Amino acid sequence: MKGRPNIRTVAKEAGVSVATISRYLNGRFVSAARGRIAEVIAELDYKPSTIARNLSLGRRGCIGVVVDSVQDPWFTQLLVGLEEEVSARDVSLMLASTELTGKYDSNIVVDWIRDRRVDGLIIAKAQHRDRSLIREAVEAKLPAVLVAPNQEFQQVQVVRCDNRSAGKDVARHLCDLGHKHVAFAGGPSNSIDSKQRLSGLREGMNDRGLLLNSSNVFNCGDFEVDAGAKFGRQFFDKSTNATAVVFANDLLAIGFMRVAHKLGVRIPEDLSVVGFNGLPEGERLWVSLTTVAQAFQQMGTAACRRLFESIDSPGPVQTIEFPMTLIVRESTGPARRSGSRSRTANGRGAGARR
Amino acid sequence: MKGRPNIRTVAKEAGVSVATISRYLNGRFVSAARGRIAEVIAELDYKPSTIARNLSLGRRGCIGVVVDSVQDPWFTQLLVGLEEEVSARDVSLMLASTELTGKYDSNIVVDWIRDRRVDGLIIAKAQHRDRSLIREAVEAKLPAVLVAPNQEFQQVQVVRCDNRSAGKDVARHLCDLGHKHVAFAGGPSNSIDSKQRLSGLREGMNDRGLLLNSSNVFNCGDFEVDAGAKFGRQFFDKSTNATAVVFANDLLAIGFMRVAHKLGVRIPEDLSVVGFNGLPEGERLWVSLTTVAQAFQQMGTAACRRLFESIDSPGPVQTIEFPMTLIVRESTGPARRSGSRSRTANGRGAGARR
DNA sequence: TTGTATGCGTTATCAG
DNA sequence: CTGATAACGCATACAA
Repeated sequence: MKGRPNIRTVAKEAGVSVATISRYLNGRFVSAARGRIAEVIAELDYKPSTIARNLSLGRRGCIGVVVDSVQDPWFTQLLVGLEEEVSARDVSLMLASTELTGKYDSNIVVDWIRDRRVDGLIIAKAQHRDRSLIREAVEAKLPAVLVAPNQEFQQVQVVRCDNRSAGKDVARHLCDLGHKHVAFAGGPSNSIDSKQRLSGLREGMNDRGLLLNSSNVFNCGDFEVDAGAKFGRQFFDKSTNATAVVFANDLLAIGFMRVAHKLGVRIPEDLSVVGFNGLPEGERLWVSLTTVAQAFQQMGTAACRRLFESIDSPGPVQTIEFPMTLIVRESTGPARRSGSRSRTANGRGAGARR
Repeated sequence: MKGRPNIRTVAKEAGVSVATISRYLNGRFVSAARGRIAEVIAELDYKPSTIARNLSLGRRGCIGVVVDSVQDPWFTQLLVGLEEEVSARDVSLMLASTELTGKYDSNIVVDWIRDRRVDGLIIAKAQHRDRSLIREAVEAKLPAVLVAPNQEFQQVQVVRCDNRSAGKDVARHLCDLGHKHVAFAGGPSNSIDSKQRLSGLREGMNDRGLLLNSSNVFNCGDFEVDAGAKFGRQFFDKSTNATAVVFANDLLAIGFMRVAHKLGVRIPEDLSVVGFNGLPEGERLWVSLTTVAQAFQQMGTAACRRLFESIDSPGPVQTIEFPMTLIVRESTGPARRSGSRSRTANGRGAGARR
């Protein structure tokens, strides 16, 4: 009994050919010694070598996961779903951050595609700059699935969430609290997520006979904390009738709330704030953030499954959409009476030090 | 020109044997046609098949990464370092959370080891419950490196950071701000990180002729936000002379700060707070958190390198220690005058709603 | 130093 | 339905 048993050992022991064992393992029909084969496999504790299998099939047994930054908390959430699905199939992962060095660089991924170092690609939050990357994959006929892309892309599988309905949910929640004037602060101006969330919000308010005035619609430029803070400084500089601000994502909201806190604006007493995505971090804020959660884990597993399907048998592209879930926390409350925003309650203005 | 070139094509084209090409590729000396070989390889754009190489070598081309939870922000940071080192070597990753389901379960990893589904293991923040897992790896002679283990482990490579020096740095910082009475709140009572950080802190204060009274040393039980909050409620319930609290990690500090905020305790005016780890989230808090950062990326790359070394040639176990970096932000300030802690400044006690 | 031949563990092809 | 055998692409013991 030296070393691990291989397919040959099993064949010999079961009195059939290796081809039969192989067929048995791959689910194709084997009339005769079915039971006997199963027995032998169990007896020998035989585990097929995925690496040999992949060599034979011309596969890598490995899929590439592309994201702006591995540090993005959004991505971490997605990873949970990927992990589960991928390890169940004995497939491994290659990670690539396109912004590892500080500026965008997709060369690593392009190399993966050209050298076929991965069997497929999962691209998280693809945006405009990823176009060439995606084109490359399509041309190389390398299966790819986009998770929550920020743009419309053709010819690729997509897994995303239902932003419009989520926007409507937020509208309903705010209206129920008596808010009549709501502002929206988006991310990059061409972000699909941003647009859809806004459009859902608008629609939801319309349903209540309210209007989301376009003078109350802003763009922060990107999705980062700093942009939210910058927007906050501008926002509080001019007067507004808005009693609630909805942000296109949680990080923007967090940046904004920091500024509000410095300026002594109380949340939610003076102003309600809503984010999008459902990052765990939002729950840990001094005033926990009302947000709309994505079904991260489900999206992760769905993306994987879809990718594996495409690898096994190239099918038609399709888009899978998941519902989002409103999570009401502390940052939303009843609308203040119009025109009474206090800015002195807590105005110690600590100010950033460094 | 059909398909990709393989080692045979290259050999033929260069007029040598495949063995020579193989040797050339693996850095062994090849006197004769060195130049010619390089030429041909470039010409044909030949890339060796790592999968075939691994099959031949009996390797999987894949290392396992084990962590409590992929969602742990600490882990995300580490991942940056791993990503880089691993993709450079065309090695892929398998992720496993031991707490994916809510309760501890290391079976997936044990299966990896038994079936040799990975060439090596990187175990992040190993603790007592991971003992059997590690034993299993050692017995199977599967190379493993522990990153920032929370316990002492024998016979395994370790990459950690210099907690004691970091503790001393914190002490120096607080003493410079005039703090004479400092409290320490640890994580699990048997956590090495906790112990070492405390001991460094203590030592640093001794250097200034100050004492860290043991009545000011607490354990929160674990490293999570909730434990920090729970500790906070107890802490503010009884009187103390401490003007600063040092937490064994950032999450504890965050939980604590939320409670402080609810109770109207001003940070840093009434109380200074220090965390450990340097999570990005700490910078985004309403009062950004003074903390001591780990060299995540360096630890990640070091762990990988060490692991690959062990895979290539089993050497003696060794421990690599990285310095930590104090990051002074808003949560630390000059010590308040003794006995004057205010608890009403901001006491609107919003309270959690849901 | 270099070449030859064999092994690594599967899957696919093509007869039977 | 089944069995023998050639790929898959590389590494290495052995012989030259």
